[in-house]
Amino acid sequence: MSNKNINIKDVAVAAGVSVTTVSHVLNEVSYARISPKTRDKVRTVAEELGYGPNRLAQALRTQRTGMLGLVSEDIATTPHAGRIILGADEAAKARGYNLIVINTSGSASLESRQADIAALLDRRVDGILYATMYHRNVELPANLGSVPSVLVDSVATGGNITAVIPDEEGGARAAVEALLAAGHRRIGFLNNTDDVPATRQRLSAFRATLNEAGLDGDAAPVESEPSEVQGGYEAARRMLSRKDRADMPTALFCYNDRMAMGAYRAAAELGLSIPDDLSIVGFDDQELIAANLYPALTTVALPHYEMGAWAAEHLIDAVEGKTDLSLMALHPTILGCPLVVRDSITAPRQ
Amino acid sequence: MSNKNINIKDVAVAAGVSVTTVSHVLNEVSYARISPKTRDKVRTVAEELGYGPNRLAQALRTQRTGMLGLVSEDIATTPHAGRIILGADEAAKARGYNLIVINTSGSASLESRQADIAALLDRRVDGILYATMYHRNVELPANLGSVPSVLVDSVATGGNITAVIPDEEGGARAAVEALLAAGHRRIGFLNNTDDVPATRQRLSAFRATLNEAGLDGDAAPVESEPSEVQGGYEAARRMLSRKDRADMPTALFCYNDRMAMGAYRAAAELGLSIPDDLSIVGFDDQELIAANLYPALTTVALPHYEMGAWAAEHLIDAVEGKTDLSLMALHPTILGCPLVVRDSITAPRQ
DNA sequence: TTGAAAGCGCTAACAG
DNA sequence: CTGTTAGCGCTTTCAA
Repeated sequence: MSNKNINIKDVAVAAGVSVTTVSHVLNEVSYARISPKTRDKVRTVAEELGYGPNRLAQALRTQRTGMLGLVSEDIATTPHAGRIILGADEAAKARGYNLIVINTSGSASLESRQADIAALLDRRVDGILYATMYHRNVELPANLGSVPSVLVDSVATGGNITAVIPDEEGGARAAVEALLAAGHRRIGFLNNTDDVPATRQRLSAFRATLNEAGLDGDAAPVESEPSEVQGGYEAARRMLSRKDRADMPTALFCYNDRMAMGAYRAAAELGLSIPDDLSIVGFDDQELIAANLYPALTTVALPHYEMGAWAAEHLIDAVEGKTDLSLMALHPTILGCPLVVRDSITAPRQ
Repeated sequence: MSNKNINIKDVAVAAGVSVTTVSHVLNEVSYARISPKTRDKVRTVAEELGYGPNRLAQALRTQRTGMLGLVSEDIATTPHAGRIILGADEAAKARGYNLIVINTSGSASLESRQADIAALLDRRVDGILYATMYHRNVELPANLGSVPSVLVDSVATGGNITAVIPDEEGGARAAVEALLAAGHRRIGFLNNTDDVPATRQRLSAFRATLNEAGLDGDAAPVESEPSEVQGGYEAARRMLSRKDRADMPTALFCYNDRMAMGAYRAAAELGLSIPDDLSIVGFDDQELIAANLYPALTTVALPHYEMGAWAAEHLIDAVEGKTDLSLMALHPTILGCPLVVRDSITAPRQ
């Protein structure tokens, strides 16, 4: 157990050596030539005393804190932020780093976000992770650039900072392909109305995937509403009511799980049973919804954990000079969105 | 904008004074007698150069890092952890502190949790917040005691550490009272099967509140299942099927929102309309569920944000010698669980 | 009203 | 193979 009150000098005295020797053996300095007995002695004594180096002093001396700053948007709203933090924390911990987490609001002023960064800089973090809660373009505080940084789940408007984002198109493609594979030919898309990359990319992947399957993707029905439960409900009502039964969609691809939840309600009201009368696939894999709807929702998972881990890993590489982030900054890194199969897709009725 | 590369000496030189003077004016040292012109000069120069003190060096010297460790269980599972972090972060930020966040698993070994604490201690955090994801008794790593600490959402098995927890009884009482106020007399409780304080306390408050209203609380129907959607569904099925209509409950108090979600499904299957045929009240206020069920769920909110803020606030007070935590350790501090009114309660049918 | 200098705990050049 | 020492950037005692 680490004991705050004892320092390297105490260890040196107790082991009957100099602090240099202690430092050398504990840090396993390559060029240090120290006898095995001395090594053992030092290690034993350090262990006995419960010595742990004062990371502050270490940092002051080496100009390396082993701390990463993580500024995260809207930490309290969804578990998404938690997944990013978890991924980053585990990757960081594995390499001896820790995270200073600061919350910011997606709608916070540039100055307040700048102040957050400044606080991190004053603490001499080795690098900064900047995480947003959904994939979009962000305007970054100028002081972010003064230390290695990587963006999680967004790309910078300037575009010259390393970023890791989800593969929206691949995810949408996987969702639609799952529907096609089940035999569906009339597939509708319940899209979001926000002007964010996901809206555009999921839509274009939706159409493209249908086209590639020999269907008319451009004619496929799309209804757009705000990406909440209520929006999903309304979009689904419109889509499922406007046509006569013959060309009504037999399957729905929903922009996210919340909209899918709304679609479930619309289907219930219209007497449509899921998945027998209507197959549904969502996006996001929000456990609370996806796993708990009845029937459980097949959906596409966003790689929040993976993005957090990727970002921490590469940030640390950069800090340690093992990677050049500016090279990676040219194009965002894209991480896959796997399909999570549950029970909301089946073959269409004949 | 804070500029890492310039230090107090640079400011001193640029202002034509000594570092002592700079330190004195920037820290507003009370006993320092410095002429207004010098003060202004120093401040202006510091501002111009974008000087911000190196917090590491400051910490090394003052033995105060201005950092709090937050070890949080299962950060990625629910937004609960996020709310605690947010509360703690905002309270901390307001007083110039920052948070080092470390994730731990509720099921992690004592040693691994001890290692997490040790990492925090090596970083010389001024205090530690230990947050669990639901209210229970935890066995704490022994090294936690070596620095001021407070427990969030749990009490220690030893029981001698300051803790802040939700008012389970008050929350349950508020829920049942809302049902009573709407005119219900036959109220059932869908309880959790886990042996945690919430299970016991919500149950006893349920019974007590009914008794105080002149009903027979001890005879009131209770069904217990694991506190997930499926459990809620099964408990509700049992409760709503076993009796003849005349003494079937007209209202259900659910252990949490997830169980309430299951109860919604059971009600739908049984042809019971909410709230007309059956009023429901939940617990937790998990936005994603509560606000999105149809009809929206009236529920009781857990004060995660408030507990996080309270904990940070009092921890900082202790660190700064403004409070004696050991006094507060005698009894946990209990924070209210307010009722969040939505649309799932109405008067019973005549 | 201001400044010199010690020292927080550590690492790393350099000396032996 | 091991030890001496300077110095990371800051606060604070003491002296002027």
